Amino acid sequence: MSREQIVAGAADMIRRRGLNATSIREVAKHAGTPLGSTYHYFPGGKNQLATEAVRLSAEIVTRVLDKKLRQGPAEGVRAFFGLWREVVAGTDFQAGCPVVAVAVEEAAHPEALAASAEAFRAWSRQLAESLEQHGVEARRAAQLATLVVGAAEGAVVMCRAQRSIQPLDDVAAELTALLESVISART
Amino acid sequence: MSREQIVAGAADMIRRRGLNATSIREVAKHAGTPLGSTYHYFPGGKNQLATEAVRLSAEIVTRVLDKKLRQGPAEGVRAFFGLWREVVAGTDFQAGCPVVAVAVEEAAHPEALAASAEAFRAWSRQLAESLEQHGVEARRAAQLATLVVGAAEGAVVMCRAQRSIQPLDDVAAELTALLESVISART
DNA sequence: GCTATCCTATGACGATCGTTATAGCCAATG
DNA sequence: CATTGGCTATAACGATCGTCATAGGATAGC
Repeated sequence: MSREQIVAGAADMIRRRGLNATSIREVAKHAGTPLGSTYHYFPGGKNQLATEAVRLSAEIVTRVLDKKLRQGPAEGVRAFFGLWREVVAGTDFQAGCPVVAVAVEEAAHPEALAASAEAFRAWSRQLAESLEQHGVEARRAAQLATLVVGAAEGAVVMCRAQRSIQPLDDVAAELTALLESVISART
Repeated sequence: MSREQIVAGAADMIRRRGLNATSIREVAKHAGTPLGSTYHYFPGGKNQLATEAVRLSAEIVTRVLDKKLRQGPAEGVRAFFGLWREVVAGTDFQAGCPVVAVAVEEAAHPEALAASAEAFRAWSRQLAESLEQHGVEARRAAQLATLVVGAAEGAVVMCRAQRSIQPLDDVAAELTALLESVISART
């Protein structure tokens, strides 16, 4: 019970302030659990906590993608951008993607970084498979999927810096149009 | 003389480990200057140092863009991706973009964040203007420019996490093809 | 040669960090 | 009712952080 709250709280703090600025003390306080409990639940320390936070965040996105992609790649991409739009706009541009936050602060937390890589790979693979199922050649599908994930993540960062939702909307508009043309050409 | 070395060193450390993990002590040591000098040159403290580091990095990219865009938007985009490819691959996936690193770690350094926003805006504007000059309608040009910047930055993050240059190459391939088709359609 | 100005050198300050240890509570099991 | 085991509570450790203050050295202009 407490455990999940700690992980969820850590993920929220990481996506706002970054991994290094997220202290275990504050995570514990934010979750209403004592500091000692954190090391009881996560004997691996900060590395383990960050890793689980990344994995949790990645899974939430994965599940939404899995569900929406059944209605086709266009719907999946729409939902993907919708998710990030909600995060960025819903926090007054103060939160972004924890996966990115961990990936940008190297070295000291190798397992967390590996979890980030896995998250990117999972999302890309989901999108690519859906595109393939709709007639896009495998190589092209992989490229497009990477483009969608990368562009969305980059746009989220731009939105936060500029305190505007426009980069995300611009990117979403361009990519939905591009995917539409690619898919309609193959059907 | 020393001053520029401090800023350049700070930018290098920020793009590798992030802003919070970049301590002024280590920046000074890395630049071979005493800690006291840092506060002599940058009385604004870490905020000022980070701000100047972001601005310096942004200007380097801006200059390359300005030069290459004279040969057309396609050449500019090629150079933009080439720059990031060099950074990521040339550091064994340990360095990324300092502008992103600062943008992802909020709040505590507001001027540095503003400098990040300005960097994104400058790059986007340069690309958009070039596209407009080649017949792309203003609104569309702005969208495409944002897509290029966002996708490149996102791909850099993915490359670091996955320790592979492929995301950047995939995104570059898709976007150069897209821009080619957009431009050739308008000429 | 004197002085004023720029930079260095050194050390300290309070705060916070990740992590560990130890002692105690409290509920469930027998 | 006793005991065990999961969780709490509390405090401490060494380290590092951003920042500031103060004293010393060098170098330039007069």
